Amino acid sequence: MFTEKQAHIINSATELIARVGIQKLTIKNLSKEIGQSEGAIYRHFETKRDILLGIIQIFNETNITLFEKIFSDELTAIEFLERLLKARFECFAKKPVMAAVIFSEEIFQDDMRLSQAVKETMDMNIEGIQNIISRGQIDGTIRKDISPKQFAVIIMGALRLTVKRWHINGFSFHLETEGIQLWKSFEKILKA
Amino acid sequence: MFTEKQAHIINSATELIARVGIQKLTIKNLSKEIGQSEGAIYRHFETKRDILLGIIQIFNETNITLFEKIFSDELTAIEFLERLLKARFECFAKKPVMAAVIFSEEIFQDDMRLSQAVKETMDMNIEGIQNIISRGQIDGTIRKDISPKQFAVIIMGALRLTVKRWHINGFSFHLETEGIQLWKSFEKILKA
Amino acid sequence: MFTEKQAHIINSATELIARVGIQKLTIKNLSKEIGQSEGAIYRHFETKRDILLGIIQIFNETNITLFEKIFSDELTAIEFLERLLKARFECFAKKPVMAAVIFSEEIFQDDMRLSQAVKETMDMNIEGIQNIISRGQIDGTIRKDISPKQFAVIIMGALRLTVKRWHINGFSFHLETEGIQLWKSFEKILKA
Amino acid sequence: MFTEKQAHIINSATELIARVGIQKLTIKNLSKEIGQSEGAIYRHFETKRDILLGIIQIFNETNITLFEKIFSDELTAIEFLERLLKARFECFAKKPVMAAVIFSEEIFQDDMRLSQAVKETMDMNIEGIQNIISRGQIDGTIRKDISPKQFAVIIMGALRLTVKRWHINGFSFHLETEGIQLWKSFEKILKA
DNA sequence: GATGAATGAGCGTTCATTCAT
DNA sequence: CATGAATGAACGCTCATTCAT
Repeated sequence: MFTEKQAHIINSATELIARVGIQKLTIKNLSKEIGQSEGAIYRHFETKRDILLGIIQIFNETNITLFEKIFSDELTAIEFLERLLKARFECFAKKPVMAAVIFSEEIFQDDMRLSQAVKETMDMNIEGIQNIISRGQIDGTIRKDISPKQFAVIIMGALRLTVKRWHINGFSFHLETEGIQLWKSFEKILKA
Repeated sequence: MFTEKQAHIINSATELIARVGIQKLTIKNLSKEIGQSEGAIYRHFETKRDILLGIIQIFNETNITLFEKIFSDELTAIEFLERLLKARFECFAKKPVMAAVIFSEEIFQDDMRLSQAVKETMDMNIEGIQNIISRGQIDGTIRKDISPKQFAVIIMGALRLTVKRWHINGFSFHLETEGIQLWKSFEKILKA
Repeated sequence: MFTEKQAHIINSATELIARVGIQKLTIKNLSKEIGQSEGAIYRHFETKRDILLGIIQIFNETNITLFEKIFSDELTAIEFLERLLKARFECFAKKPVMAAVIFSEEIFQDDMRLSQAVKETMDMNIEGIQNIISRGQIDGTIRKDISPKQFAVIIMGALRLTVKRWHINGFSFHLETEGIQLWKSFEKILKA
Repeated sequence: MFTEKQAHIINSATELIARVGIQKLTIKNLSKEIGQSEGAIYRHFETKRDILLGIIQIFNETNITLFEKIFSDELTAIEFLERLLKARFECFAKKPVMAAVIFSEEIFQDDMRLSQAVKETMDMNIEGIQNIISRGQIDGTIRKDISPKQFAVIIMGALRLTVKRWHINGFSFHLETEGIQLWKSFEKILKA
């Protein structure tokens, strides 16, 4: 999908966002980060927007990969959800970069293509959780009085808010511990 | 707190953010919006940052007012939470402007004072919900196996994500209906 | 010549220049300094330029007054020059403000009226010294092989440079001591 | 030290100062002068201050070069001083630009780095003259009853004031002639 | 492929001045 | 007399993008 160089640029951009905020992600700063001229970047991406699009896309792919790596038919829905949540928290804990990036999405709001991409990522995530919930409701491990969609929004919402608070608080608490506790709560909430 | 003119500028800025995104909230655009020269704005605010700070502050005050208006000792915790959530959704539904603003917060990340203000708003909101939950757990109307803090994060997270999705989807679904359904789910989840 | 209020404004402006440099002598800052509105200043001066002109003029008058106060027919030229130089140094030492002002003159270069005023001040000063020298040459106390004009330029130049160096060095040496030494040199140079 | 383009910009800035005064040395005017966009300037200098610093630096270097070019062990102190003074006057006469620039120094007072640079230039000049005087006093060609430092301040002061008056009077007298006369006076004053 | 120079539009801000009240 | 609001022009600077080399 992306050439090696493109991937490198996207990575550098991601790190730049994490370090100095998306406001300071300029072509000039980016070119400094990758140690090449500004013009050089335009060899690999037509516009700055395409780089941002790349960030979202790679973030997306990481998510999907994560999903697939964890997925297994032998797991109950609850077990799967547990793994998924923990993996997500672990992922953010390891790459705090991503916390910064995911919450920079609002910048994209004045660009249709970018905001569409963000929307799709979010929809995909919710849908993923939704499907697992459905499975759990069918096999009787998850309570049935609340719709999969509702559960999905609630879980995603809590996940996002926790990561956001972690980010806003300067990564000052231990995200994975918080994640485990959050999951314990959900376990109690979800079980049939 | 704010002079009439200052309030007017803050309002115009808010509407501008809602209409064209925070990226295009420039002094020039703002001055066009209020039909005056750019310099005129600087008679009322020292810097653009102070205008943004004003937006957050007014948003904050609106929230607090809402909270106080709803509050009543005669309500059970569950009833109070229901009113609070519905009022919040209603508030966003009436002023979609606010949905745009609240999710523009990330822009503020490279400014300590602004990001601090955003953090405080969020903390305050969570704490408010937390207290109600506590009360409900004490009087036995809310289950006790999940901590107030956890509940608060879960509820706030779902609220935020719902509003955000509404915003991202171009206000294409009926927010208040969605809010009512969300509340029904929480009612089931919360009750002892 | 000036109303009380005008004099007050000119004084405040002078102090402002001394404290923060002529670059920061703005109507806004000046109005803060005198504790009145910006508009109020324009009651007393038509333009900012007129205030600057006022500064030069008052500086001028101070100089003339100084000259007259010292002047006496009973003094020899040498004695008079000694007093004059010492008085000048003492004046600057007491009001370092003036050192800042006199060397801000260059700012005025793009304004004919202002630069003309500065020029006249300087000419007047030189002429004053020139006349004393003449007297000294006539009564035989001052050597005659160097013209009064030359002497005047040399004395004024040394005076100015000494004050300037004092200013540039942050008033870090004792101006009056330096002045006394300078005079001792001139005494030797001048004497017939 | 400076690229060709940087030197060109500095030169243009210098000429602009000479022509319209330092107050009107704006990036816009400068860009017009060099026939390029404002942004283009920022490829070569990070800030306007750096351009000003460049002007001082080049002025400095010119001075040093002049000094070295003139310097010769075979000259007596008096001869050397004569050449130095005449060369300085000649230099200003040829490039009246410089007269404008050197007396624009006061503008720099609110910028530490700039005012420091100006101070160093001045100190260097005075020290240079001081050393020559010392030499002359040792070999007995210059009178010993006045310290080298005093002589240096007196000579520099007269030089500066003469150039300044020339500048203030709109270059209306012949600087080099005036310089020669000034030197004749100093010759008489200095000789042992 | 990569570079360095250039551009035009835009940004936040400041300033001297004006004027209705 | 004084104020507070307003203005228009200017300022230093940044940015995404282009293009000859």
